[in-house]
Amino acid sequence: MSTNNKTNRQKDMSFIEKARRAQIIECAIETIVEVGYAQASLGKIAKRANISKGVISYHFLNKEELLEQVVIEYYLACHSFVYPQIEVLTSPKDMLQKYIEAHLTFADKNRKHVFAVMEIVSNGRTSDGKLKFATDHDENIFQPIEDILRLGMREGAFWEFSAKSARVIALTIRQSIDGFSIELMRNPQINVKEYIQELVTIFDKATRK
Amino acid sequence: MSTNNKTNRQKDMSFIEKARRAQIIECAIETIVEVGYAQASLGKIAKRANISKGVISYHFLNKEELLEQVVIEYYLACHSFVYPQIEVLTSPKDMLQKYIEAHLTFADKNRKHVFAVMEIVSNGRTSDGKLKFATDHDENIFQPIEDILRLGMREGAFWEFSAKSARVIALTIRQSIDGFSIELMRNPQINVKEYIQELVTIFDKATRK
Amino acid sequence: MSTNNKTNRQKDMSFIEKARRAQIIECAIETIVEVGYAQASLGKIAKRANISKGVISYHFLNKEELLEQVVIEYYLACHSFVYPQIEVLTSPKDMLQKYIEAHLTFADKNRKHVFAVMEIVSNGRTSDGKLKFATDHDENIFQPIEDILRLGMREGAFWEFSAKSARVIALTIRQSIDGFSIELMRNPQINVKEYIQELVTIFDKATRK
Amino acid sequence: MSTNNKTNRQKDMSFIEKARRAQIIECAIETIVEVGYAQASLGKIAKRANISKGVISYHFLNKEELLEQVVIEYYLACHSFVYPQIEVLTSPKDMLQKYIEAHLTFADKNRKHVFAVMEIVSNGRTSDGKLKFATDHDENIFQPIEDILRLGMREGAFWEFSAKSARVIALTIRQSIDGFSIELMRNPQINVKEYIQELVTIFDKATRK
DNA sequence: AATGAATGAGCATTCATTCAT
DNA sequence: CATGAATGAATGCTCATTCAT
Repeated sequence: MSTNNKTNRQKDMSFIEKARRAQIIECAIETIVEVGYAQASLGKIAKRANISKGVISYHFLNKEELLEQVVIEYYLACHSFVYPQIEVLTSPKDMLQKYIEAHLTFADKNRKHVFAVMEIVSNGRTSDGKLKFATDHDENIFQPIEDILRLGMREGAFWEFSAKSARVIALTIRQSIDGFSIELMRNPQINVKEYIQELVTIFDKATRK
Repeated sequence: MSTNNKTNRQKDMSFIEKARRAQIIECAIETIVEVGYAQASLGKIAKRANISKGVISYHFLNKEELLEQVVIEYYLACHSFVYPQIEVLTSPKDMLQKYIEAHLTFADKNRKHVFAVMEIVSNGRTSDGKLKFATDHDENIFQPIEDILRLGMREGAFWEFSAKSARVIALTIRQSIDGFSIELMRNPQINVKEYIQELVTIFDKATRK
Repeated sequence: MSTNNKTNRQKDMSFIEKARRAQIIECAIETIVEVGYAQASLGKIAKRANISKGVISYHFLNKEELLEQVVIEYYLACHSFVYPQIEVLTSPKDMLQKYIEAHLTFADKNRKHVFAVMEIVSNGRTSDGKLKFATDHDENIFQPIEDILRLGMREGAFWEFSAKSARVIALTIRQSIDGFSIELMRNPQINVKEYIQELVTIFDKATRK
Repeated sequence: MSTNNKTNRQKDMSFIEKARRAQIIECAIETIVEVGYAQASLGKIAKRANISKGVISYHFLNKEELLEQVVIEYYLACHSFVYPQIEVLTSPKDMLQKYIEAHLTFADKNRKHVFAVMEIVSNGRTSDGKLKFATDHDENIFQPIEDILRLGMREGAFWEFSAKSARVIALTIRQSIDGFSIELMRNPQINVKEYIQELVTIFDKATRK
């Protein structure tokens, strides 16, 4: 199992190994934020970390693995932050509200990391040109919102939209969350609390009976 | 003034010149869609156009100008398509609905071009690392929606949201329009008409009294 | 047909293109002879040619193609030199003698090229580690000698060796020809005429009734 | 003297030291056979031995010494195997026959080692580009055959070839022995006994009165 | 108006070697 | 004894750009 694999692998890593990888990942994130995905070379990442390029190759199989690690770390951290807050809730309305609030809070607290992940996810392609993270995204990102929407519909908490409606609403919510991260980069002094409140209101109105 | 400059320049162009530029722009779009912004080199664009790399340099100052041209062409075409449809309307509600509908229709009819522009806008950076199209975007893209929202608020067509609310709503609408283009690439067989209807409904609910 | 392809390709090449390729191939040969296969980098080849590394990439798809071209050029030149001399003969004994003599003469006149080809053929591997030119060698190199041997056997010109004997004799002759090129590099002042005579004698004795 | 040096050095080695060196040498051989001289890096050798790269550097001065050791070990083992078999003979004819037979038998029983040595000997160069093992080869390899040939000539066992003939015959015999190893790699299911017989016959015919 | 040719910087990656622990 | 960590040079290759023709 891949999760298990991962755990074992990390267990097997020495403290120094983990620290170096963390440092490199951190510098990769900062480099991507600063110069953008296309210009973020291993050389620039190494320079930022004050290490030689070879060190990155020593700790990561290749550039791909490094960037994947940035993405994976985000998925895990984001999931760990968001889902405990949702699972304790019972009302779909509250769950949707918390979903938005938690994701925006996470994006706010991890601005660079989240922005870097979006750069990687939207630019990372396989050698045949296809977007690498497209399917993962689909399954792991949209599904949970749709689940909440469907639950709410069954319980009569939302207006009676169709399955297709649910999908579009889910997409729109996700886009507004990702869009928030972008807006945060362009406009760092945003009042986050207010933004959250606005977004919650918008989707409360959009879904309520 | 830049607009004037532009016009003069285009006037001065021969028919062949314009045709070549159009062909190159077309191929640039297709290349970006196919391999992504980071991998879209002048070499690949030239190969797709069956011309030598030098031709591109001959017709465009540099890569930057070519990509800018892709974006500018989009802005002009999109504006020409959307605004005549809005300007004939008087009700803010109708205007908002038409704004969404027209943009989605345009994105559907110009899938590749719109997707390419998004790639360029979200990746294009100046040599100091800053996003090149960030401010243009702000002024040309968000303002019109905010105008509609403000108008509707003054006329009592929408609930009484604040200026900040208006901004968030505008952002969310734009994000949902851009997100539609991305979704269209991932999932080309989407029922566009339905999608438009869903989105119109969402933002009608989100803004109505 | 590959030969035809080749011809067409070369026909399509401009004079300059052909000259550059020839120059690069020449420098590749000299570099390989001077520093050996493993140390013959594109950088060193470019430096010897007083051109930038990029020029090589411009004229050849990659290093592999360049080295293959060195080999192919040799095969064609060697074949053109050797076979006309053999085809006019009717006696298998004479043919074998001429085979040896012509190959050694060619190797003598094209010392560097032949040595370089041997370096490439004996070191060139595919990404899975297998020798790249092994099979070509088999078919194009050993077959002709075996043909002569078989013909001679049928005509009673040689002693009645078996098919397996023929193969070992063919191998041994080839090895002595390739070995001559290596010896020529180690010991450039060899008296080639004498060497040829000795080798002809050895294999005349080894095959005669 | 280097031999003495060597002996002292090996005497000083602990059991573990010797075992480690043997293991590393073994893995170096296998790596060279599998991927070729140019691609046989210390990293790959270490991976095959399940040790860290540093271990190799610890036990060997550098890559050069490791490869030299592979060659030296072969020289010693080959010599120990071949010469006792020859020294007991008195007839030059028998000695030549045994020389061929013993070398081919050794090459058969130590396929990988012998092939690796040939890769090293034909590729190993000093920093100034000259073949490292060229002279060693000359002295240790060709001399013994020439000795047998000269002896046989003095005794009237062979036809009366000149000194130069003797050298070419010696070269040809060595080339056929080395060539056998290469053929063995390309074609591992060769009938070795038969091959030996064929080669013995060839050079018996080539040298007899 | 177009092209082929060349450049030189930059890219990801591999490598032999060194060294502190 | 052995290792993990790091280095810095070198490798093959791609790229945007320039320029003579």
